Amino acid sequence: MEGSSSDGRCALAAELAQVLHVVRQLEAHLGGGGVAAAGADERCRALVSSMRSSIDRSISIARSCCVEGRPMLPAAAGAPESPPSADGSAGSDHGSDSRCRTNATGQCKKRKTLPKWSTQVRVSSVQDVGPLDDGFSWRKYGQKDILGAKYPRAYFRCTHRHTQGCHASKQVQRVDGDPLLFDVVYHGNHTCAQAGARSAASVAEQSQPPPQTAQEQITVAAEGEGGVTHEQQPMLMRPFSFTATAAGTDEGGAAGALHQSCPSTASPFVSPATTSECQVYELGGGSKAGARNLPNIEWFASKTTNSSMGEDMEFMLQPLDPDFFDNSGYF
DNA sequence: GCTATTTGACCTAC
DNA sequence: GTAGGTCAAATAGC
Repeated sequence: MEGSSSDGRCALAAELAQVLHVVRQLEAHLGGGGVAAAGADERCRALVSSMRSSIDRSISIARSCCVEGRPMLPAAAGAPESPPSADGSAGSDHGSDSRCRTNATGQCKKRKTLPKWSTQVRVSSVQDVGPLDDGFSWRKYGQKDILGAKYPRAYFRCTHRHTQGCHASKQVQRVDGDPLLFDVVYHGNHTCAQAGARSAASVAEQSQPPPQTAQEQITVAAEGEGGVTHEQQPMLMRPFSFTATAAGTDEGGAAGALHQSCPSTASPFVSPATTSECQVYELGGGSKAGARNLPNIEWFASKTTNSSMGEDMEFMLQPLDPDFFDNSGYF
């Protein structure tokens, strides 16, 4: 968490803040609405150039925060589709493990140790827990009651698991205290055709790991002004399907407690199909993000602890304006 | 008939 | 031994 990566984080945050500053200047020039002043075009070009430089530096900094040299910002690095290979190689999540036992069909039944990252998704009403689509095709293969959890956990795998060998999977579980909030844990990268198609359109896909490192999680905790947790940062996630087994409609009253404020629907974080919804992504130390009095958004990533990779690493950007990400194309 | 979902059973990790 | 994750047969929907 703390330690050597903090300097990189600070530098990255500063760099991105600079980008934000430049973007705002650019917006001021472009959005003035008045007659374009002579030379404004050149100034804009200069600003764009500055932005590019800052972004490049940010990418470099982000890369320096990698685990085992893997970039934290896949988009900036071209969004490689290849998942981590340490213990979660694409399409062969268990193949090399000598301890792996296989079932009758030759599939290893060892519990997955694929890279994973989780998010939280908020829906605007309990009715919205209908087909939730994050852009990938998922097939539900199981549901399990979890000890101590009020709601069951649903298990999904990529529809193209068999046809294209895509081993991406995800778990969806309604948050106990908030029936409108779902924890979504992704395992493995998509290696199917969908991955390529979607990565080109948006690299902020939640079903592709923001970090390309194994055992990493990313958190996006959006906060409102005044430090009060105030979900307002929508992420790219359409409503996903989740069996309302334990999510009775009697939970609907919680909808009234929703205090979200979705920003522009033009944001890449908002699916066109769900502009009425607002999703909150946080995980792992999301509460830490909430403890900080940040104006807009905070990214937080840490390695999960489900592997032998013991040391934690966090990656944080703050403060950042969501609009920056809207336009940057990096997230 | 094909595909997706449900659900109990089985298996593995802890 | 227990809890979590996956399998696969049964079932439902198109």
